[in-house]
Amino acid sequence: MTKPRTRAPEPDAGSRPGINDISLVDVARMAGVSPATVSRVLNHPKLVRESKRQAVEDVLARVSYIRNNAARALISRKSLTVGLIVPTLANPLFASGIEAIEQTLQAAGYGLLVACSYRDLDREFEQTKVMLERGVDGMILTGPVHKEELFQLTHSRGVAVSLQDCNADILDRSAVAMRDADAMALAIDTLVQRGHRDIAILTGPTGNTPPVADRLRGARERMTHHFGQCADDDVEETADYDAESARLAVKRLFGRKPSYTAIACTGDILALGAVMELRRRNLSVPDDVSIIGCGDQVMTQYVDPPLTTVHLPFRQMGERAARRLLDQLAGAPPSGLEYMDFHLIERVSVRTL
Amino acid sequence: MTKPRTRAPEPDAGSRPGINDISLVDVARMAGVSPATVSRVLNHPKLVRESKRQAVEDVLARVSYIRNNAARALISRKSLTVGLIVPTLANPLFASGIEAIEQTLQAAGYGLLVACSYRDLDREFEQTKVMLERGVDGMILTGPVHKEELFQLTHSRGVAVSLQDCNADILDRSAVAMRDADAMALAIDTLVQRGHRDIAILTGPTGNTPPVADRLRGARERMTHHFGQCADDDVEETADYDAESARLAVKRLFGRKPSYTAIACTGDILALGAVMELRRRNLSVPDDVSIIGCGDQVMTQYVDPPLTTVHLPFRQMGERAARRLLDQLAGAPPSGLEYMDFHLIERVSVRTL
DNA sequence: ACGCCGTCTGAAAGCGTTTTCAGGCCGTGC
DNA sequence: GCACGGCCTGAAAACGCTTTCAGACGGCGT
Repeated sequence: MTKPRTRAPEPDAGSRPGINDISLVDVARMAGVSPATVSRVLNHPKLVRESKRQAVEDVLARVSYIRNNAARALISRKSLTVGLIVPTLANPLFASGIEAIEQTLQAAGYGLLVACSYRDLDREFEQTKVMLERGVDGMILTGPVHKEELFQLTHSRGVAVSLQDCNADILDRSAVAMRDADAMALAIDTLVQRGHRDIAILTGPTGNTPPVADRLRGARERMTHHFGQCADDDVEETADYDAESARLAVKRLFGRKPSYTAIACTGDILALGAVMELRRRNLSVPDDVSIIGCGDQVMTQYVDPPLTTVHLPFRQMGERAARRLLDQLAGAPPSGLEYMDFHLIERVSVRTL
Repeated sequence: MTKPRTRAPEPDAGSRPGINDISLVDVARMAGVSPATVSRVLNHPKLVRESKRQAVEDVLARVSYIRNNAARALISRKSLTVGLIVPTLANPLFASGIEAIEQTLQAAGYGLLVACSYRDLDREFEQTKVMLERGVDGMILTGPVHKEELFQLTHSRGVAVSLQDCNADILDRSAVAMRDADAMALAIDTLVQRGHRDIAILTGPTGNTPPVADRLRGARERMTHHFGQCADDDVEETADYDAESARLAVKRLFGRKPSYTAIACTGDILALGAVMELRRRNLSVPDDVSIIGCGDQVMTQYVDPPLTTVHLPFRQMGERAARRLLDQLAGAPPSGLEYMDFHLIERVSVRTL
């Protein structure tokens, strides 16, 4: 009767689900202090005298108090939560980046809300709205292109945004990006340097995946640089981003011109498909045809032959994107565009002519 | 002056970050109704007369109102958020399950908070506490073993729990599981049925990954079933869960006994490592040695030779775990243990003797 | 004409925190 | 002995929403 609370009028309260949660006010009463003091113990311990602090902390531990973050968020206007939207979770390359993001954010005390856009900008926009409803303090978005309304919204709400895998020409935003074009240029350079002249380019669908389009562009430019041109016939685009589509594309390629000595692929999975088709034609990799990939999926080191490829540091990209978001949340201004390094991983699928 | 609000006393409010958010009472004032009515339009539209509803909705759209879910959660005691803890995000097999979870939950209006436990139970417990602070309505936990305190906590707070990849003997909880032991038994059966008698078992580290331990157990039991025993010499455990460790393990295996005609692996990556070592020994797969995997990583269909393996439906498992959590959130009681189906994927790495 | 009921609406009471504000207490310097 | 300042504490307001409660209104049956 000293406790005119609304809930838990039932006799056996405490053993019932959802009833046992005790609030900061309860803790205060048990410890014989005011709610304000409990709050201070929780948030600014040095403000309260040792003796009281001890008493409060004892109660806190005894009842295993769990703070209600909704109330905290309501008044402090901080949810300690950030939202992440990715095209897909299933791509292992991205997955390692997501893991890095989670790790970085968690270490800083932030929770991570994730959603998949499946490369649909409208969907991404809706998901962003929902995340804003949920009160995220910041957002990490993936890819170079997003709805403009999205940025208006986040800006007007004062929500920090960090872009990853985004090499768009942005000045007042924060972004980290792969150097996709340069990475593929390195792939081409590698082949040329090893004496290859008849080089085919195998690319995934470029339509809705800008990074892949960038890789293709980088490859073409480099071909032009070396040979004065890059014939359309030497480029083949797969129907889907999987090995079987890649195999079919290689079939078309070699149907037109059987004398290629090397294939540069804009993705490692495509490289696997290329190897399949070549094997079917009794062509050896790398003895007859060399293959170079891009991305460095872990598994490609375990295939036969182990794939020579250009390593793209997705984990690091995620870590950087998260770190930069944290900086903004700490008050720093958006920090512009940062590129990730890349490098060649020499395994055995490329041979010197 | 008609608006004695605490914030935004500055002249240029509206163009400033974090200032432009308008609340439900603002909307109410603009629409000339009470806050209660706006709330009703948002949550129970049929309760309000058409004309007013229209007016309110107009304002809502015009100012692109975004609800503050912290306030809503505070009073309604529902956050429309669920927490997911997985051992790791980097495992592609899990990733597809996570994607399914996200998809299912999002379709039902729930947000997804994720964390990685890295197979550390204490860490998982701490992460759970943080998620409870954040007010999750339910949790999806991965794996068969968790701290008991965790369940006390969720139970006392009335938070629904759905377990995935969990075949522990639980009665009053909800869980979905792979039939890991049976899947590996199928692998052994397949080999035996194809005429193999000299079979080695290659397993990943069983210490902190119960599913792998189950697979091993299933394999051993089946070997005993067929041959009266399963010699310890025929079983080799890898140091890590990767292809290189697997290669080394196969080296040990064939060092002891070069006459194996088949290797059953508790994971697809291990199978890849096995192929590597065999190739190094100039042994052909499957002509000299057959290999069967377990798990069905997408990529294993693109390697040489395409891997025969037992398909484990991780995507479906995630979808089921999410669905069952939703059921509980809708009021249904925990629904016990549900097993996923599995089946053989015949590709080419197993040959009939 | 009266009362009753059903439909719609607004006032107000919270939800569990954080933070401001003012005051109490004590020691210090005069 | 008194004023002053520093340290600690509690009362109370506020955050933005939902929901209960009661009242207003109009239509209906008697």
